[in-house]
Amino acid sequence: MPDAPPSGPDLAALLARLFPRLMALEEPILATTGVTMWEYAILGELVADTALSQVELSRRTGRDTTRLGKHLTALKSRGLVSRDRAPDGRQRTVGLTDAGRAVQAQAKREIRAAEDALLAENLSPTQAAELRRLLAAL
Amino acid sequence: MPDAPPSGPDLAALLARLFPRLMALEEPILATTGVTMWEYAILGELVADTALSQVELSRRTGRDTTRLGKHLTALKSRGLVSRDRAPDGRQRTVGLTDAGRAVQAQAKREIRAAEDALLAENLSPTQAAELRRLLAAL
DNA sequence: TATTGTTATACTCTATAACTATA
DNA sequence: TATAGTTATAGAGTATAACAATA
Repeated sequence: MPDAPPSGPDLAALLARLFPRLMALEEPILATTGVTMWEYAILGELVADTALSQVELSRRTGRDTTRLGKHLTALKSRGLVSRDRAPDGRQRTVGLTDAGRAVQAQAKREIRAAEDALLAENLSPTQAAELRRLLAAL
Repeated sequence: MPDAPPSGPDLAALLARLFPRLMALEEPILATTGVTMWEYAILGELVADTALSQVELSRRTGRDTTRLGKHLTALKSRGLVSRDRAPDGRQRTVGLTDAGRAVQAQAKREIRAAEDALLAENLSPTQAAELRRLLAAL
């Protein structure tokens, strides 16, 4: 007979099941923090590099430039990001304020704790750390 | 100072990046095979258990019963699934035909190969297998 | 002419509720 | 009254293209 189909579900199927569970975990945390999932993703990108153009931010978050603007308007109105005209009069440079940094750090702490609790249901701490390492390597 | 934010991105952020890449890999394969992502997911669930009610199939795939019917109609018209009235006159029992089994197996082989190629870019074969194991354990 | 960013339109997807049929 | 399944409507999310502003 030809090649037998590989055993076990494919990676995409596994992630498709895991992802909604993670979302369900994070939603209440983000709701308490007062940011949406996209806003949290934006803050997360700004933590590493604190001065990005909107095009670059769009690329990194995977969020269309079309809708990124509205998120930034909302975040700025709450004092979580800064938004300045760049020397190049076309670009707008986005950065994180101290308040934004604090909000992101707090949300991340809680999210990581919730994730760890989920992982601990089926994995040892060593395995959980290994999983994070492997995924990060991709 | 209070707890420092954990290093490295959270799990959800990692998956949010990986998942679209996997989708991009699978799309052309599924297009060639002639099934959509949801149809492939349905076939995949039917491989293990070959006689499911639509409610049960809905639960396992995460697809709303509202839209599951249309997929099954499409799959049946192509001879990939069977759909019979159960002894309980309300339920409809869904199963995989030989053709459906063949299509699923073929698509899965190609998808797994594409996934392996992606993983091989950054992980050793051992690490790739370990990643699949850990995700499956969740 | 190319790049950055915004606005407006149409399209897809999804969730909700209302309905039929069987038990 | 409860369960299985379908249909129809409305709402949210998304992509596309057209636009204004700067270089």
